[in-house]
Amino acid sequence: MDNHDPEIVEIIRHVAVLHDAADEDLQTIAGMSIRRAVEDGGYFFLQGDKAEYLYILASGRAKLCMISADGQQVNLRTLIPNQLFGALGAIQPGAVYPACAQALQDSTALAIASADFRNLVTKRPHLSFGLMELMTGYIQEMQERYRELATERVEQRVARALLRLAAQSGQKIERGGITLPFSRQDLAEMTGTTLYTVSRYLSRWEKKGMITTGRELITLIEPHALVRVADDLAK
Amino acid sequence: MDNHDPEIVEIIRHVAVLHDAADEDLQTIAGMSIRRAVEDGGYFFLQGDKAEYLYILASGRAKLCMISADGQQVNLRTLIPNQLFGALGAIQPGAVYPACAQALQDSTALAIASADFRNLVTKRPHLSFGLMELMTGYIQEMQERYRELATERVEQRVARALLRLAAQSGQKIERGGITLPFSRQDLAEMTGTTLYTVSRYLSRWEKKGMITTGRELITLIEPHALVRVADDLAK
DNA sequence: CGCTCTATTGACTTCGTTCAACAAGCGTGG
DNA sequence: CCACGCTTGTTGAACGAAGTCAATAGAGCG
Repeated sequence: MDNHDPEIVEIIRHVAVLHDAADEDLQTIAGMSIRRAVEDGGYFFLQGDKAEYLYILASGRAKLCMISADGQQVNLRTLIPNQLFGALGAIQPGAVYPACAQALQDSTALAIASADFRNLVTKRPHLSFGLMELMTGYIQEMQERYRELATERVEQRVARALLRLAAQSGQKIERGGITLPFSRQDLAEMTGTTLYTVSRYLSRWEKKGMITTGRELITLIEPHALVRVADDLAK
Repeated sequence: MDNHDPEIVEIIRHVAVLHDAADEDLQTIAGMSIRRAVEDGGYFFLQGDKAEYLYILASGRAKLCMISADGQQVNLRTLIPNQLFGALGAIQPGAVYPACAQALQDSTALAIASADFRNLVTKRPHLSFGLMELMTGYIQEMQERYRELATERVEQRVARALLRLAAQSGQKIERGGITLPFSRQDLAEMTGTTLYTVSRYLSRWEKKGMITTGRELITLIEPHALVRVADDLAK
């Protein structure tokens, strides 16, 4: 508990869930955490593993995904540094992860034993408010995406996914657009379709000058045109 | 706070979220709650309303649903008595409901002011664990349904919806099957399809003897046959 | 009895998937 | 440095699942 690595404390301080935690608590959490590195394509945990740790992404990029019985991947969420994930076990002792967490680049995360964190929350109950905010936000996002999947056409969903990624992965809005490092396959997993269909729409949009594309790279040139597509106002 | 209506306390005692709340807390909550009746088809709240109350269904049946821009309904969850819903505002002051809650029969619920409940949770922090369990359970269900919607065909999803409703609405498994009070339209909203498609599959299953149907009524005769369909093992 | 709401079914259309062939980018090792 | 191979992306053609539209049939209620 006397591990007060200032860098770790700094990472933890920027986790949204802990925005109003006392400095003392941040130190405590830092003391409980272990650094874990996972290389590109590797997993922090797999669907079905016992949820013994919760994680905070420190560097790199990762995704939370589920794999269906027939092997198809569904992408639930893209993770960026300072986001907490895999917190389920901190709430329900003995739970298993309902999804897997895969690194999209070489990444590092802080791992905290679920049981330790649960004890801390018991002693410091105000921490649970941050957790509950995280969860309600996540619930709302999932509900919204569920509605989209149930009611919108693929074209709209892909446009929306690009806009959402642009907003959260928060790349600089340089002149020339917002660049996103995702493949056709990634987009397909996020929107519940196939890479072929994604490729067709991206090609069409590129011809119209709304975006430019490269290998595992999409640059939004006219985001407002995508908004029109997402809202089905396209002619 | 001295309203200790024993019937209300009894309802509150059976809310899963509060399973390990102290008797004293149950009494307090009972004292904060107001009974609200909503008739068939009416709303407890609408999507976008300020989330000033949370509810516990006392009698009847209701659904949580979202309405998309073009008017299509998406059914997120079917509510049965003793379930808590609309709790978002208890976590995030000033939030608006992301979905609406509509009665499917004449129903009553206990309404508790979000602010009052939030204060109570602050004073009695162990209550937050029940809330977090509720939320993690809900997140897992949403993730699972999202995966289904993204990867499975309509036939599988309808079969799964029937099995899920049978499991949770927990009708007695009498000889002769499990009877569910849902229309084709309800099923369609739950599975992200149209009433026509639902009707076609139900007809087909009825011809095979797997179910019987009536007006707003479906009886599962051979649930295991539906399991095979849901898992895509059907010939 | 007639009105309304729910359900059925056929015909047709559309969207999206699947399959296959091919092109282009990128890294590696000879 | 180039050739090779692997991965990613493109595009056409055919197919199939599900949506749409329309006509009709029952069920239940006042």
